[in-house]
Amino acid sequence: MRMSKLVGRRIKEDPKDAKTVSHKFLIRGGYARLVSAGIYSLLPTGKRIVEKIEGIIREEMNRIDGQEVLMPVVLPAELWQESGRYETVGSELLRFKDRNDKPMLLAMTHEEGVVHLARTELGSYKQLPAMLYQIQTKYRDEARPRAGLIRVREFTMKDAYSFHPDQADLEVYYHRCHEAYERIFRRLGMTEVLSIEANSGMMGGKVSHEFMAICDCGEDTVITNKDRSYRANREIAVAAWKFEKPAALPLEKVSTPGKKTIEEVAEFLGVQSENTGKAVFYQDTRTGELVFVLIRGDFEVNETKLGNAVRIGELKFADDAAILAAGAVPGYASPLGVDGKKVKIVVDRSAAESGNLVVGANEADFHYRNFNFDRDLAGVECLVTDIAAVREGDPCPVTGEPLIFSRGIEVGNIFQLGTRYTESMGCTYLDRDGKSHPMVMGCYGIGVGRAMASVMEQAHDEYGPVWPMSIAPWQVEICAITPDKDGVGGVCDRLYDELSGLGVEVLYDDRGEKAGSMFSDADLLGVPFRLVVSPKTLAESQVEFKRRGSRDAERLSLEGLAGVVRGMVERELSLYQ
RNA sequence: CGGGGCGUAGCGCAGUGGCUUAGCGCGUCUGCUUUGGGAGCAGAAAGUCGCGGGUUCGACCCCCGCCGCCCCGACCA
Repeated sequence: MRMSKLVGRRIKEDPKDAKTVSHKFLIRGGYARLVSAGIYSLLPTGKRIVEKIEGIIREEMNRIDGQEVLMPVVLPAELWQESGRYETVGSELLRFKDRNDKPMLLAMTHEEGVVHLARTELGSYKQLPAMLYQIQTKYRDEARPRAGLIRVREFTMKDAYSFHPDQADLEVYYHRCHEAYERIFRRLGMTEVLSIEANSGMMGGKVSHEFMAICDCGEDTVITNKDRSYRANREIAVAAWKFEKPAALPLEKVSTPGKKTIEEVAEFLGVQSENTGKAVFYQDTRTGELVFVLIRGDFEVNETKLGNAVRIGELKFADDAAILAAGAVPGYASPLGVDGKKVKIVVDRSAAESGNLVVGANEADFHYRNFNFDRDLAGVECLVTDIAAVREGDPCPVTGEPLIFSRGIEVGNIFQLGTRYTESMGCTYLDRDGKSHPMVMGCYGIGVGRAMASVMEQAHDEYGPVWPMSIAPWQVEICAITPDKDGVGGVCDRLYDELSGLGVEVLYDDRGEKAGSMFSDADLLGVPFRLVVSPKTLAESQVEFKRRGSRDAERLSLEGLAGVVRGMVERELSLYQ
């Protein structure tokens, strides 16, 4: 490619709307342009990278016996009505009607679409397992797109779906796919991607993993220990808390006028927050059922863990009216005197395994000192479990070291779906004995554009991205300094032709710009190898060779240069095989 | 969906109720000079001042409504 003809201008100044590194460089380098919030066009340079990413994904999907398909972006609503999701998914699903008033939608994921295929094309145990995948456009009407290509409304996704005769078969395949994902992210040149166990949900048996690219602009919190032998997302993270139970002192009612929050009460009574118990009320969003939670004052409730513990899909804070109706006083609520038969009581281990806590008295302006779970709640029906949110520095459940919080971008997700879709949509096969069973499904996604942005986040310097050879838009850039002097242009033209002829992807800056100008553009384009040809080096029959991201340059002889450079490109590429 | 910010040339910004024919820098185009980290000089093209309404003799500027974009939060198959 001759730079003089490359579409996608480089921009000297940071665009005002871009805050994250990848967003800035995507715009400044001419990789992508915003069309509407969260909707981008890819320019040639960006498109080349995306194609390489897709190529690597394709190779790895094929390696685990995937078969590529292409499903439509527009699906009839009836397909989603079959699975029930037409009703349950919110406004991020873009619904519309065609000319005949038939309800349609833009698919945000393709479980329904692929089951539509699988239930007609697959019918025998002999055909299983089978994996279908596609690399295709998804639309999700996100409430808040952000950070360039990190979170968008329209995007390209590799989504894969596997079909199995039973759970055991799925688990074997799931593991292969996990390995394939690790290979993919390594080959894309990501420096740090962690697979973390994600919320397994209330259905039990469901397993899923998120692949998190660690970087500061990540939207998610990844919780690990130092050597990363423990990895979890915030929703399911646990810690090896140790609690001490002192000798129980007698329960004592104390006046705490106007003191409602843990901080106020603790300060007023001269104790630490870990010597208090906090009462929190939740409600099942659907049924309105109340859940009373007691947790030690220095902890916060992890709503996902709580939801899993009580098998409620969606919880919200209970309003004061509901709390009063249950016989508790907001601000002074107490586990003492609450009827475990009327209200579900959940006690976090932190409160159950500590002692002599200050808790509410269920009476305005009064608290109790010296609450002890074993003694004071004896005989009350309640669930003792771990529903506490992990805090940075809490002891790791594996090693006991302090837990570390990092930020991560979710670049991939794999999920054991089970029969959620195959049962509702009638996707069955016949076994050896002619008996019909729903297929067991897994699904596996990677956001392609998000992956590109994530590589940028992880591999850049102050001047631009430093693309790994595996996905670089071009492998080599030639900068012709004063192309009309001393035969520079001719040498560059020849070199460009020779390298291209050898199959090397070359970007040739033939514009005759000032050197500084060319170098700045080159940095923004992040091509891994740079050849600088100038009268100075040509006088010694040499050119300058520089790796993007390295300070040092070396000289290479013009003699046989194209072959030498091709060899270097191939060596570099082999690092990503 | 809540909170905040911003909409003036391709990009980044300035601007005042009327001497503004709306400017500045970058970029673009022409010419000359230049060529190792975003050069210099001279000239040029380029704007429905987000949209609609109102106030006014007069609105890019003041008022009302709408739209769009960004950031924080909620949400996120």
